[in-house]
Amino acid sequence: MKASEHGKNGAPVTMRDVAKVAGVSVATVSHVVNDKPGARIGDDARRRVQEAVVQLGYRPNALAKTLSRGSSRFIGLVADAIATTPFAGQIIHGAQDEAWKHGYVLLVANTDGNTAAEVEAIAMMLEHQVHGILYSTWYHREIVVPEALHQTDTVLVNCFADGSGLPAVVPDEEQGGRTATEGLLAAGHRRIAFINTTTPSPAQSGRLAGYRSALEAAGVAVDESLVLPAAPEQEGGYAATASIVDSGATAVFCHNDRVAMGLYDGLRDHGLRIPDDVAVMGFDNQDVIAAHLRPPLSTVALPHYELGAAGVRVLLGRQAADDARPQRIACPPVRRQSI
Amino acid sequence: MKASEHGKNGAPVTMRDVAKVAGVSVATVSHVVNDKPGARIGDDARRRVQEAVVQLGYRPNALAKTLSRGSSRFIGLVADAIATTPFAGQIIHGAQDEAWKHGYVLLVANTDGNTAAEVEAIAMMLEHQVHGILYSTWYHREIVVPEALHQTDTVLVNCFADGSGLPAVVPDEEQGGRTATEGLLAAGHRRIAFINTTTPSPAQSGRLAGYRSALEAAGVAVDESLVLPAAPEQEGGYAATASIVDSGATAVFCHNDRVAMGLYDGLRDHGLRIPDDVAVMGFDNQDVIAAHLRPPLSTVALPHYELGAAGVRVLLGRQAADDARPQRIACPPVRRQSI
DNA sequence: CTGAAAGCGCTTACAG
DNA sequence: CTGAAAGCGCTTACAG
Repeated sequence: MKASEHGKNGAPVTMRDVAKVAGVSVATVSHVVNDKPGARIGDDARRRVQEAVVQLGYRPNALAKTLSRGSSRFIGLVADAIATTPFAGQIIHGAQDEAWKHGYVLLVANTDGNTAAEVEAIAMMLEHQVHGILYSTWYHREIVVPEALHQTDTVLVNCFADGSGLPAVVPDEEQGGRTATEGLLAAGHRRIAFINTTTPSPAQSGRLAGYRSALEAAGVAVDESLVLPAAPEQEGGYAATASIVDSGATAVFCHNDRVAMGLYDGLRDHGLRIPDDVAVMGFDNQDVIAAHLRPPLSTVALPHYELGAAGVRVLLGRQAADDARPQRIACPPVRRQSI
Repeated sequence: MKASEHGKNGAPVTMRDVAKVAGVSVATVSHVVNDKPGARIGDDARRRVQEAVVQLGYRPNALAKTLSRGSSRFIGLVADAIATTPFAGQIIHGAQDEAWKHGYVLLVANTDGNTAAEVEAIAMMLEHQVHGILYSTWYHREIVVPEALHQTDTVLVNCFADGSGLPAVVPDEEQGGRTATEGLLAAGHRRIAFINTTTPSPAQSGRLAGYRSALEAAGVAVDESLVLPAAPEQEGGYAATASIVDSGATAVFCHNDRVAMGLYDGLRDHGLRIPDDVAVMGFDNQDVIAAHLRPPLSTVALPHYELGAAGVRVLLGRQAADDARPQRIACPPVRRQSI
């Protein structure tokens, strides 16, 4: 192994090797390899270079290229938790696809929310001359910007810092809450409960605002007794069951899919069927859960892939960004059988 | 923003700037910055350099360093699916932590299992002079090695290719199956069913072998009618319920946590309680599910973090590896309340 | 103890 | 159309 890429001396083949074989200068090799628009190269020389390239298995050294050109092709992505959820993975995925599209490569660093690791990660990226940094969190929240981030271009992904002047890309919680509620409304429900999280967050306030605005737009009076607090997990949803049953709601919008999963369980204990007795709507579209509940759960998707992709777009200046307020990415509905 | 790192002219501060301010040569700066053991530098010069470094906010250019030193500090990680599951995220996490520990940095590429993307990803990494590549899959399986991988050192993570000569690190499915079964045995069960996946794979054969060996070691005769096939998802577990009930098993080892989740559902439909009527053991330790089922699920963890970490260890030669057979990483038991 | 110089693999004006 | 040369920011023998 480790063959073909290396000359007979064992050293990797360089532009100079190609030049020698093709009988031209390295400048000429550089021109044809990069297909420079300005430079006119004779057909003959061009062909000889191309042949030498394949013959030697030449592969340009991206690092040397960066050094001489002065601008790198790296984009750094620092995340607070890539292991905990599948969510961060999708942010990485979206960021990478978009980065590649523009000839950039992703340098990834996980910090576990640890400040020391964060400082080290950013320093590492700066030393590698990243074009800029995407700073992302696994759940939507406000953050305080690490000092070091001000030393390069950075965009916040799935988080924001008002007044920091840093562009941010976040999910549109309010539109998501509205979409979820509208799905229930469209199915004919009027008495719709909302199991909201007890944790203060953009998700908590945004989804609630969306829930309210959808009801109002439909001419349904908001009954505050229908919004119930619960821990944002299965346990919370399960515990909320009795209140839901008492409320007489015919449909429930759950703060997230995990809560919905707990509610499914509780509803079944009460002998209630989904969606016949009670319709259920989730949020997040966490595949392992939502797609496999019985019945499969209708929900609203958190646009993680898009967040990552949009993040690199604004970083590269391909997408306008208002530094004053976060850019909101839509949370699309995902229809399944729980309604 | 983007301040402090740049000289008055706007250009980033280089070693030369530091040398000028400290009144020494760049060679001297290089020596003190890297704390070279060989070089003896006068206390005075050393101090002046250190002061200039902080004063100017000098940060070494890692790319230039790589170029002149000839060896890079990059490790490439190409994964077939980092978005689909939280699993790949943990592989990345483990690989990154271990890489950092040795002064290396991770270059990540997702290929979606797409061959073209794979070829491109590998080329990209080679052009960036990676020290080596970790090639990983999101579920344990045998692969055919992409041709390009032979151009650098590579280790297979969560997959293997017999006869390829490439070192591989995989989960120990058999030990995992044995551990799961032993957990049930230890709780006093003798009639233990095993819902195995219908998909041929190392997991299918390995976990089954582990199940058998644990029973044999405990002196329990293996009853083939107790091993039931099912799709490796909630739906499969749910569908297997009737057979489980008919079998008279007092405990069930499920191929994975998702199957266990489906079985929970089915068991409840039959009015059976967990663990009082039937004990359930999962596999994977997929947190969103296992930790939040009612009751929480006892399971066996797939060691993704360790796979990633071990992968870089063998890549860096820090850990012995037998090129002929994959290195197996233990799947530890995770005790919860379903037994 | 410290510096001048060559070199890492490329790019880019500038000549011819 | 093509090449010689300087330069990107560092490291590393080699002198002194």
